[in-house]
Amino acid sequence: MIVATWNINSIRMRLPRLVQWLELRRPDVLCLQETKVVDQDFPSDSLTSIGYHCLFRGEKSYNGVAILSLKPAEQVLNALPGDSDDLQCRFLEVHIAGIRIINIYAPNGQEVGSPKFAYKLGWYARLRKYLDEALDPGSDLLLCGDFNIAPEDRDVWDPEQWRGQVLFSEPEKEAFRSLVSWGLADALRMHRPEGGIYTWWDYRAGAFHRGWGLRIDHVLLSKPLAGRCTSIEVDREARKGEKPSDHAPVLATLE
DNA sequence: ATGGCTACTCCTAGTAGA
Repeated sequence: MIVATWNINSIRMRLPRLVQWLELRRPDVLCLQETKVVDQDFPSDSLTSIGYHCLFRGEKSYNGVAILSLKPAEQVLNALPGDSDDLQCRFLEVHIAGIRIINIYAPNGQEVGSPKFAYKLGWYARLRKYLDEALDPGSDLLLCGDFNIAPEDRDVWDPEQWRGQVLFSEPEKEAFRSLVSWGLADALRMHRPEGGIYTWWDYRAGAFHRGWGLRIDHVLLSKPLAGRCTSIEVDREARKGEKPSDHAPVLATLE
């Protein structure tokens, strides 16, 4: 079983590439972030016609999450508990093949110390609280998505330039560690300890071709699922060519 | 030395992303 995550940066702009990629890689489950489309305009027809079931929650212009799957998934939640007054679409939880899959698009945070940064940290605190109160680290749980956090030096092309900046500040890294310490494993690091593996590259300055990237998209697995994860990869090919997203997909294989 | 882009919108300028 292959479960993938990809920040697509507008599903409408990326639809031809998305369809092509799904036909090429054929993941069992794909968690998408930044769909940037309201539900009534979600391009379900193009995806169901190639065999994918779609669950989604979007809003105008910003955010938006979706889960595509070859077998139907059961939607559990479409918002992070505690976000009841929050219209930002950043969370989608489903049940499929006996696994609970949570797809997140974490806030960016804009700038350390800004109101959006405080919102980001509060959002992560609510996510950790939700895990504590509602979920069991001994169950089959996969938490993936765009975390907007690079956890360690080896996840950043130039740690000294990035240190203390948004995406790579200590409070953000602590928020990430707090999720892991609940009882999750960083699936990529189980198999790939080396530096230089990134999932996002700035559109500007030819960053992708210069290797100026960050690893901010992650797949976290509960212990029972970690034992079933045999491989994981970042598909850099999907970042190449015409009109790419600024993120590459991450694909995890579970036996 | 700096910055270099892309996508969105009550759409050609401002906001946001990361």
